Amino acid sequence: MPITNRLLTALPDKLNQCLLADCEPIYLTFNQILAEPGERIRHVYFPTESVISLVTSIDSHASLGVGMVGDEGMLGIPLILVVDSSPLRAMVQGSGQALSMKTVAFQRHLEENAVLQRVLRNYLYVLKNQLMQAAACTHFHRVEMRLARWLLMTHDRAHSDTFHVTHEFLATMLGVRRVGVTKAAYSLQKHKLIQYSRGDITVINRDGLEAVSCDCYAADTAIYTRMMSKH
Amino acid sequence: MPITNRLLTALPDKLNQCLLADCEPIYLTFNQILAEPGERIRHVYFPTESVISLVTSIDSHASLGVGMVGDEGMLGIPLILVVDSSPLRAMVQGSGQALSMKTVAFQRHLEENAVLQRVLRNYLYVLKNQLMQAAACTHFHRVEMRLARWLLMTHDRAHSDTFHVTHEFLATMLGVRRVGVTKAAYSLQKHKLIQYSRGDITVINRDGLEAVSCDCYAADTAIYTRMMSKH
DNA sequence: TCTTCTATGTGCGCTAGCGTCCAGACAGTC
DNA sequence: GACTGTCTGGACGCTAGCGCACATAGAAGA
Repeated sequence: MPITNRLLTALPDKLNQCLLADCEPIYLTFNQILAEPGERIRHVYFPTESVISLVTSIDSHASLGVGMVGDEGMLGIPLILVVDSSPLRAMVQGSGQALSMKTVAFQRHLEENAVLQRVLRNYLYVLKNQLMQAAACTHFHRVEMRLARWLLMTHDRAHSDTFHVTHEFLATMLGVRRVGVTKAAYSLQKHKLIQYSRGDITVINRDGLEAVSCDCYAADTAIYTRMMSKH
Repeated sequence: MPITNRLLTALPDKLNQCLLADCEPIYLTFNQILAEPGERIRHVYFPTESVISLVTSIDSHASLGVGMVGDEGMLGIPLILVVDSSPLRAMVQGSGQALSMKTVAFQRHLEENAVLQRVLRNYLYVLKNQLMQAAACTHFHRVEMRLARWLLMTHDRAHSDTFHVTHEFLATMLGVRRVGVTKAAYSLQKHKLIQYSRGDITVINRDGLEAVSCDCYAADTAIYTRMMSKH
């Protein structure tokens, strides 16, 4: 399987190549910060095998994961709205390859290309929906369901049944204590849905995970496919 | 004070009048539903003295307020992304006047007018930020703070210190039990910040409310002014 | 006046998640 | 082979908010 980003490959060949010409491959490493709230956006990223988490922080300490970007999306969406500052923190949650492009180049492509605009506007709509879903899900659903959902989202983007995430990291994503994650993860492991050790998590029974997770996972993916698949 | 919508009046005079020509005044009544998730958007609304709540629902019963639109904004933002279906429910929370425009007309104006595009893209960015803020706020902050914040947001848009909202309504907005709202409101009233009776709420001490509310209120308004005030 | 409806207030037991602290267990390093 | 740091697990009491059921009280209509 070639290293690709689905957002890019969904574009017409010519446009795709045109964009690739301005992209540089880059290896993103775990915990790397790609954006901070209020910071100027200097590059956009198209993950190919890496995974990026979108984190909002509040009250200086508490933080909450509100989105995830893998090979199905891109980082730097505010540029579509002609705003060049990042509203949230973006941190690398799964090491791996990505393509990066300078903001200026990206803006140029965006201006010149109606198809690109259309696709990315749809993607922004999807992200906005994810935000709403995240708001409600985080409020109403128990940690175990939310953890399952989060693992599924990661699994989708990881290109592997095993990926590296510690309970501590999951805790900041879910906005709960580390101990809370440990309990939930323990429960999932007991039911043979996952297996983990020192940060290496393996999805054993994906269907089981989907059953345990809240409908938010299905809702999110449904909106993505609906919005992104028409041509 | 003339009946206006700040989003419109912020536009150049000529453009403003051009838009007004396609607008019709309409009176929105409490509890009226202006949009349902998945429904096609047939009109956009520019509230002048009315207030609209954006509500996301989940698990068929639970629902959560994730945004509010008054004379500082508009309803129908997905159209900016060239998506014509509403992602959430919009219900009238404060009766009053608004201007409405048919979707087709709005789309035409949008295509023809770069200034309008720019302003509304900024507004969308603000809304997106509100969503993130709402997600974190709802998760981390206690009901009383959240209630205070919500009252402040309403107060800003109500053009009056008194407005009509029942505890029941507030409960669905905040995603908690009615009893939870009653308790929080009771506490606010005891501290002489508000006064209420059978759905009529009066803000007595606004500064006090701001002190009690979480920083999310300040954060939201800060982003709005920053994004919407340049020119 | 009597009834009915809507809005608010109260009580009670329950649970998820919190804050905190400590314990074991594995991995890498010197 | 000892040391140190990282990761996971378990225990404790605490509290916000839940679900449910019931009580009052103003409004509104017959």
